[in-house]
Amino acid sequence: MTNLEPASGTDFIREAIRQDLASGRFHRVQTRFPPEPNGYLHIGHAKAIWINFGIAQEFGGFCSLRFDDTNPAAEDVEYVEAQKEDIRWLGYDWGEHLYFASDYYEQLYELAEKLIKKGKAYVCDLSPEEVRAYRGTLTEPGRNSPYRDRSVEENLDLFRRMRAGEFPEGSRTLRAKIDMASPNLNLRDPIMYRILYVTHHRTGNTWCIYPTYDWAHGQCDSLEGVTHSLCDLGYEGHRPLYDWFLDELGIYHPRQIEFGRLNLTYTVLSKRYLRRLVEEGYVSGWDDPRMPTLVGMRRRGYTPEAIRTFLELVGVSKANSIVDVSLLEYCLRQDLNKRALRRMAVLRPLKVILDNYPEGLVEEVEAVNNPEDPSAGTRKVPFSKILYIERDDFMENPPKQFYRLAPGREVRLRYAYFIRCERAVKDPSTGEVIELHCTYDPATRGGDAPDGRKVKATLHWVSAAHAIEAEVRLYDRLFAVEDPLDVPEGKDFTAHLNPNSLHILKGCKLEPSLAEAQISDRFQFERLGYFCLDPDSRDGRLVFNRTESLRDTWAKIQQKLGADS
RNA sequence: UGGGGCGUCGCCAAGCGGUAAGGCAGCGGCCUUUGGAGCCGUUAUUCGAAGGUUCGAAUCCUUCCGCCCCAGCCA
Repeated sequence: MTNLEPASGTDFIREAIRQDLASGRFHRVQTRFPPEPNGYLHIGHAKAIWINFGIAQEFGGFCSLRFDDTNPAAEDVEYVEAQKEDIRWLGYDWGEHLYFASDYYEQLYELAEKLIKKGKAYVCDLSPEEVRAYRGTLTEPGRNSPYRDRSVEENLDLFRRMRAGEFPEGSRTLRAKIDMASPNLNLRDPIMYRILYVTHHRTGNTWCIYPTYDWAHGQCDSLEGVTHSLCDLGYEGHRPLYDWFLDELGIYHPRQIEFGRLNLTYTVLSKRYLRRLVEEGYVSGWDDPRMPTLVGMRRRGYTPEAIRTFLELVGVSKANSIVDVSLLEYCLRQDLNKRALRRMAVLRPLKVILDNYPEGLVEEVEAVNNPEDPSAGTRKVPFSKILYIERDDFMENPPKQFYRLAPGREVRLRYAYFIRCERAVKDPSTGEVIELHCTYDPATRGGDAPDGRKVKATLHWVSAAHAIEAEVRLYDRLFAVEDPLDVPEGKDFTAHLNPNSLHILKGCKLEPSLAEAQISDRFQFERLGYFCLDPDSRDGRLVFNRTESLRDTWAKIQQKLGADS
C-alpha cells in the first residue's frame, strides 16, 4: 500500500466533496457535464469534462452528459453528435446517463406555475429594450416592472396563453419576482421564459416558450439528483439565483462549486472567436489542426492521454490563469515519445551520391522501431548509392556549433554507415547546393567504426530509389503573441495571427514502410518530430501532419547566433 | 462606482499558525547511433502592500493596492 496521494486529489473541489461526504451532507457523488450543442468542444471544455467525469469516477459515483438545449435558435443535432464523440475520445463515458434539458420542459413548466402560484413569478409585457432600461446599472437599482403586481390568476392565465401560442414572439416573458434593487444583477427579476417561434431540434414545434438557462439549469441538476454541480467562475454570481429558485420551490438542493477556466498562451478559447476563425477562413474548419478544438487536436495527432495529463498538471483553482502552451506540448511529447514508432523521413531533400558505393547494390539495414519500447521490435530499411538527407543537415560554411555534414566532414547515417562529404555540386546560376558527393566507409556498417573513430552527428536519410513521396503539413502556433486578445486600439485578435502557422511541404521523401500507414497513425520522424497521417490522404497521395516537433537544441543555438550577429 | 471572486518564482500550483512542495519554461552539466529521450544541478530569506495579534504568520485581524467577472428575452 502506497500513501502517495495523487496530485489531482488535493484541489479545493475534491476537498470540499470529501468534507460533504464526511459531514453527511451528501452520501454519494453525482456530477454532470452540461454543454450547449451549438458548437465544437475545445480544450477549455476538456477541463470541465475532466473535472466532472474525473471526480465522479474517483468518488465511485457517475457523471451524466446533459445537453443544455434551451435555445433552439442556436442549437443543432450535428453538434450533439460531435460533442458526444469528443467526450468519448477524451476517454469518458456517461453510460445510460444521457440527458437533455429539453427532456425536462414539461416539469420545468410545472415548476414555473408553482412559482407563479406562490406569487414569485409574473408575466411581464415589457419589451427587451424596456427590460434593459428597468434593470438599472451596476450602481443604480432597477425599477419594478409595471406588470410586477399582476394577480396570480392573471399571471397563470397569461402564462398558459403564452404556452398556447396566443402572443407574438418577444411580446411577453415570465420573470421571477425577486428584487429589482439587488446589488446582484442576476437577482433583478431575471427572465425565466421567452416566446420563441423556433423549431427545436428535439421537441420540434411542441413549444413556443423556452426556458432560459438560468431558470432551467439548477432545476435540471435538482431533478437529476446531481450532488455537485461543478462549473466555471462565470456562474458564481448566478449561484444565489439558483439557490433562490430551489429554496422557493422547496426541492432537492445540489451544491454548486465554481473553478477557474483554462486559458492558454498563444491561443484563443472562446466560441465566438473560434467561430470567427472558421467563418472568416483563417483556418480550414473546426477541425483545422491548428485549432484548440478537440476535433482539431485529434486531427493534429494529439492523444487523449496527453490532454488528461496536461489537465492534471495544471490543476484546479479559482485564480484566473493563462497556462503556458509549452506545458501542453511537453505532455504531448512525453506521451508520444513512449508510444510512437520511429521512422525516417526527409522533409527538404538534398541528394547525396556515394561515389564509392557499388552501383545497383541495395542493402537492408536494421532499424529500431522505438528505443523507449523494445517490444516494438525492428524493421529493415533499404540503403543504396543515392540517398536523400535533410537540407538543413548540410552547411557549406558551418559555424563552429554546427556539427552535421560539411565539406570534408564525416557523419553517421543512422543505422547505416559513416559518410564523408567530398564536394558539393551547385547550380551555376543560383549558387544553390543541389547535390553532395560523398564516400562511405564500408567498415562502419551499422554505425560504429571498428577503429573507435567518433563522429559528432547522426543524420536520418532515405534511399532515393525506394523513397515514397508525401505532402507534409508543418503547423506552428496559430497566434504570434502570448495573449492574442491584448490588442491595440482599433485592432482585433486576428491582427496577431501567426502568418507562419502552416507550411505545406511537397515532395518529402519517406522510408518505404510508411506506405502502409493508416489514417491517424502516429510516428516519430527521427530528429524531426511527431507526425500523423491526415484524412486528406488518398491512395498514392500521403499527407502527414506534424503534431509537434522534437525539442530542438540546434534551433536554439541558431537563434542565439542570429541574435548575436 | 454596487455586487462577487482572485492575488505564493517567467507560467501553473502546493501550503489550512511552526519556520516556502512539485511541474513547465530558463540556465549549467552528464549521457547519447535521434543536437530526441533520460539523468544531475540551479532559480522565492519570501508569499500584492502596510500595519497589528502571536514565542512564532504565506496562513488570523485591519486598511490599502492590483487584476478578473456581472447591466443577453445567450449559455
